[in-house]
Amino acid sequence: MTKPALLIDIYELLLKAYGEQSWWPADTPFEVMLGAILTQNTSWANVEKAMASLREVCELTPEGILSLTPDRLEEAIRSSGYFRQKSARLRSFCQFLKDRYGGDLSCMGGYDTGEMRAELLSLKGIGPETADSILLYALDRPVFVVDAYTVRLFSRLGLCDEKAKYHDVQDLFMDNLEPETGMFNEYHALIVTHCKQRCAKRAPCCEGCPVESVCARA
DNA sequence: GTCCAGGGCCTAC
DNA sequence: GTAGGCCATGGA
Repeated sequence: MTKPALLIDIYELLLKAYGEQSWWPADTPFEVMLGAILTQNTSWANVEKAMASLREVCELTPEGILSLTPDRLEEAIRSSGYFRQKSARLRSFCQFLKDRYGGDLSCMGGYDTGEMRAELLSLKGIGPETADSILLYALDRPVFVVDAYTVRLFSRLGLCDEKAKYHDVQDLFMDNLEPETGMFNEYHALIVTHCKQRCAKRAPCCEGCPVESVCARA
């Protein structure tokens, strides 16, 4: 079986098992971006609390975030953990949006994906996963998002090394799948859903797993 | 009490 | 270039 066919096979098995995930749970592209930073190494439940608390103290726009004092911002996002770092990251990110795009996200559609990715990566606190989450889930760019779950699952399936670098794993998908935003969106979400339910850190792939047939081939 | 969560930065070797 | 420490809250 070729890699493209195998990757599609896994996608379809996950889709059949878990159904459409329809990520990302947010009202606006900017809220997706906020969530992408707040969820760094943090459970989504804690992020939701922080978002709710943020919504109480300011408008969820770059200007709204920048209108808060650093202390107020830290307090609002405390539940998402690493609140001092994330407060600084959010402020510098919002300042970037304001300076570069005038705070108007609707004009970001005209910019080149690779160029925007490089800009995002140049910001402190925006690494490859956060940048790609923003590009895919907030800006609808066909960029595959890799996370710890992706490496966990695909290394167990024998498709990458468990110590593989971010871009090596990303290339596995980008080199073998058509660049379709909707499918990349679903695929990543399905991987997360699957791993949360069945792919615990300290457990091997188990019997009854939706991708068991692929495991057997690996 | 221990482990883990939808990472990324910095430092030391 | 890479392994290890650090950041921090909250639920299981």
